[in-house]
Amino acid sequence: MDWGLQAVVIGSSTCCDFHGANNIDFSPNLDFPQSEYLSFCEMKKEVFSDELEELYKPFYHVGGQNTFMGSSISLVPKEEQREEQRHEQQVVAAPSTYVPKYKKRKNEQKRVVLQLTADDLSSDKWAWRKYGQKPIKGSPYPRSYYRCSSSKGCLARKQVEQSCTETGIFIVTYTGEHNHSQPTRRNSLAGTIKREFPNSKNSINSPKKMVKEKISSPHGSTSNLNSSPTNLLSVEEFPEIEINQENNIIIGDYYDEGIRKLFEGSDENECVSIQDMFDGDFFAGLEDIHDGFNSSFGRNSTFPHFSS
DNA sequence: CGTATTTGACCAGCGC
DNA sequence: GCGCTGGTCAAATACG
Repeated sequence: MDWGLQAVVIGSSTCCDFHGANNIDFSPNLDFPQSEYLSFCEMKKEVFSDELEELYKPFYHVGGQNTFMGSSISLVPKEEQREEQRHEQQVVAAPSTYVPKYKKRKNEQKRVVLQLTADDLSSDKWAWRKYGQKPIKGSPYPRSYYRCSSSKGCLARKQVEQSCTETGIFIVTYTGEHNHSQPTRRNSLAGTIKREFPNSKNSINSPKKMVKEKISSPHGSTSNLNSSPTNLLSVEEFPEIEINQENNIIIGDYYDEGIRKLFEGSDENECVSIQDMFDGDFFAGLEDIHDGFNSSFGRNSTFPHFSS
């Protein structure tokens, strides 16, 4: 209910563990209490068929483990579990001769599909570099292809296309994993920021002449830090930091790993407490980022928004 | 000069 | 094998 395209497509046969997207929490959009789900599962075991379970698969919560809302329910379909057991048995019995039953498709990898607004798009704090654009069959809008520009060997990819059914909505697909932490600053000021969809309809038939925006970003990329998730209170001096209504610190809206490490070093599973932040030098590290922001746009200014 | 986007060409997977 | 389609490459170009 109400998920729309915020569904998650699990392209691999194993659980989805898209690095960096692990912190995306879809639960606010899923009004389906865990206790009800547990009892539903119990009932389902007795009454429902495997076919119905297949129907429910798209609504399973995605995380680093096979969990639903923190529970430890296995969400791997029964047939896959049996297949995995057979696999394990075969590996144990004859580890050198085991051949996977099905050839894996080349692009059969973890994918996370999100339906975002232009504002949501601009809150993506990874640095992406556009490497292609293709018209897509059945859609009046082209699909843009981005790769992570922070690290040379990073396999993270992002596809962005405008929804043909809802104007102002973008369908974003993340594939691959970042092999590095989130960048805290961009490498270069060269080049200018461009809209992800300068004019989607025109871009298909546009002449070769490139028309670039006269808007520059302190990060020299299509991303910016103007994040304003709903239901969150901003820390005035540091817009990169949010505090939710339970007083939990949220750094950025999801891709927070890099900034977290500014303060605490290397433990990516540990959260930052408010006290730790004020006791430590966390804000000193962020000031570096914040100063660059202010020097470019003035202290009270905001980053430019993209518009569709 | 370094880094960005654009865009036609190329490649690979898939269905027939 | 062939054609369609989506994904990627790389040369050209833009910008600070």
